Amino acid sequence: MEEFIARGFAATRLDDVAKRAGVAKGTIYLHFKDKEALFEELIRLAIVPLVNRLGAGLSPPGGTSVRDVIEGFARSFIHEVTTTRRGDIVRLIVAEGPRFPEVADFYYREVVSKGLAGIRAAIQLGIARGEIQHQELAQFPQILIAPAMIAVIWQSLFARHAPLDANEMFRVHLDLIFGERRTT
Amino acid sequence: MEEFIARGFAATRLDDVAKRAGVAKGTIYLHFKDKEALFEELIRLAIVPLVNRLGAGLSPPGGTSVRDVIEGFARSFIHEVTTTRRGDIVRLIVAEGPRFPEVADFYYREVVSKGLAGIRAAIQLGIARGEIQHQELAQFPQILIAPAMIAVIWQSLFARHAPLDANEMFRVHLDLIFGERRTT
Amino acid sequence: MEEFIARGFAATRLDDVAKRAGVAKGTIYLHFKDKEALFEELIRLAIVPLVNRLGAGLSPPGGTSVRDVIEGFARSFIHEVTTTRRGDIVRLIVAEGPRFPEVADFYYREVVSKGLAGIRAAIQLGIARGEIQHQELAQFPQILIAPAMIAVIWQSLFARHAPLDANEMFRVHLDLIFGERRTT
Amino acid sequence: MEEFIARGFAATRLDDVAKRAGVAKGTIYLHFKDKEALFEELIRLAIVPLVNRLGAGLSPPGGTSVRDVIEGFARSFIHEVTTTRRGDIVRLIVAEGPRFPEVADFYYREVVSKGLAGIRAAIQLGIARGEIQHQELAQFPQILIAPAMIAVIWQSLFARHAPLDANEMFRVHLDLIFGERRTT
DNA sequence: GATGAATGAGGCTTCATTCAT
DNA sequence: AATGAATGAAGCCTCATTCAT
Repeated sequence: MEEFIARGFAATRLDDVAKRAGVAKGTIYLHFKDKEALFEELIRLAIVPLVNRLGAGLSPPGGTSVRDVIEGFARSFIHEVTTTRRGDIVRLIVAEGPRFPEVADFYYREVVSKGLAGIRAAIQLGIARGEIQHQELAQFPQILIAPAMIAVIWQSLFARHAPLDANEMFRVHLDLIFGERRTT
Repeated sequence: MEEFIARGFAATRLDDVAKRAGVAKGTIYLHFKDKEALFEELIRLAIVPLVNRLGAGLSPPGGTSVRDVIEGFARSFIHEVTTTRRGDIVRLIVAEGPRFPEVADFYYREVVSKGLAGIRAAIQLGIARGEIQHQELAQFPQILIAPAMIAVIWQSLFARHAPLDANEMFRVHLDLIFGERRTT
Repeated sequence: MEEFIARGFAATRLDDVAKRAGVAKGTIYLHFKDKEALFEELIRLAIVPLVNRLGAGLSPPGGTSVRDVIEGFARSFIHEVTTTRRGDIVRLIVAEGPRFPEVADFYYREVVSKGLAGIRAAIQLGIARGEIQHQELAQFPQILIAPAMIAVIWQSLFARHAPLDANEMFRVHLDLIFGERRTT
Repeated sequence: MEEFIARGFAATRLDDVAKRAGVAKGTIYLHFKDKEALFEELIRLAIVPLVNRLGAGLSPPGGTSVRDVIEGFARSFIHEVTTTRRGDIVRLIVAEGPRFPEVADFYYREVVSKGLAGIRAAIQLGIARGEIQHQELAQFPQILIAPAMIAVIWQSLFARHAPLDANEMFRVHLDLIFGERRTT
């Protein structure tokens, strides 16, 4: 995965993948049909934690405010993105998706659609509870996570030019949606 | 450019580029040192219209409201993205940026930093005029264009699973920022 | 053997051989030094029945006419060739002989020279008994079995374009040598 | 061709072919799609002289006896086989035919069927002229060329064990068919 | 003795780059 | 200046062979 992230599909050499994995080149072919299959399987595998986190993170336990749920979710998402390679995987999917429709499909099915559904549910709850004023937001849950996505991309492309405090940006974004947070 | 967009840097063949350009393969080397130079030059060239549009689009003429300026800018941005390949160029930069720091740098310098500066100025104007309530937004102009970026990526990856009305999404986003638009 | 016949030496995979033999790949190496040794041993083994048949088939028992002996021999040869893979082994030897001199040598020693000696003896007996007029035939016993060989090759190469009645062809050939057969 | 003859299709290395041809490996791919295409084209090319010879050799000019025509044909056939690699090509086709149906088909169409038709016509002429007694021979023209084919195969497999005088063998065979040649 | 996962040398094929025309 | 045939390095993939279990 590290190799694919660093170089993209086409530029990654199986030689390097094997070396990094500590096996011989031929061994790869005992487990994967070819380079494409390897790539797709790796992506699938890498996505699983994202899926799990979505499942766990978005069912708000009883007394919590919707904002807290979303903020907690985003905070852990951003934390992972900045400390692990998870964010690069997202970028990799953006990069290779058009050439690997199966990967894009899988990602859409397992992550995007589920994630958006969860966020939409949270938004609707927020509206019902009066936490969110803006009713139309439920139609475009993408808006809610857009800054997080931007942060991911920013991280891998521009971080060295201009560091971005993703958490702070997300907080400001949530303020827009939930209204200024009254100082605790 | 079409070839690079469709296949990415590594998977693009100069044979195909030459054919598409209607010249012989050798001719490319009369104008570019190698494949990398060709790629970087093409990206540079492709970015110019974006730069120009930024310059033109973001200096609000006299009496217009800030929201109208931004909405007009986003609308034309989205229009281009959905009708031309311009959006794919952005995706291409996201994809190849890490392997082409020069491209990422150039894009940051020419497009991102200028664009963000322009948007920040617009935001500050909006705040000054009382159109925008949320003062902290000026610190993170990325929030304002985030949905447009998401739309670009969505377009190339998921459009066939779930079409996205980018204009409508952006309008909802602006409603968040400027407050519900009173019907004219 | 089936695998070698179907694909030739170089294109045959030991994986497939092992699978077909119902053993693991490693097991082959408990019995044969390497792929070449396996091939040579198999050919040797496959040739044995041919050798035996030659021994049995060509010592004419008392009262039979030479023509009947040869015709019987050819008939059973052709029968085997058309119903079993025996004929393909001959073709395989023709194919791989130049690269496996030991195989060619072995085949010459065990089959060809013995077979020709037997046929020559039969021819000489036929001449002595007055069944065969043409004395020089004894110098070229190859002539006698030539059509049978042709039939073998024809079978594997051209059967689907033009089926060949090998028995009938061989009968006509014998008529040439022994004279028109008086109807029994 | 030399390489394919010496090693067969699978065992031939394009490296060696290129070296022998005095070009770089890549150059082969400017002219042939892949190794198979190269092989098939080469075979096609190699067969052309055989086809031509058939066309020229088998239309008996006016006053010649059928036997002389056939003997002349066979003699030049045998001459070529023993002095050039032409015979090995036939053996190569026998060897690789089953794995290259197109090659076998082509060979059948261009050489075998035409050749047999020509020989059958010659046989029928011989019968009409009273040179050939045995009428059924016309049904199996293969019988006539069988010894020549055997000679070809013998040459590449067994020549070093037991040289074979192909011309003399063929003469004896013709004596069988046309009757003992009266000494001129 | 048998297994079959692992190895890595070797072959086919691609394609960026060169250069004689 | 333009061409495109030729090059050969490099990468994917196969498969004979080994060896720990």
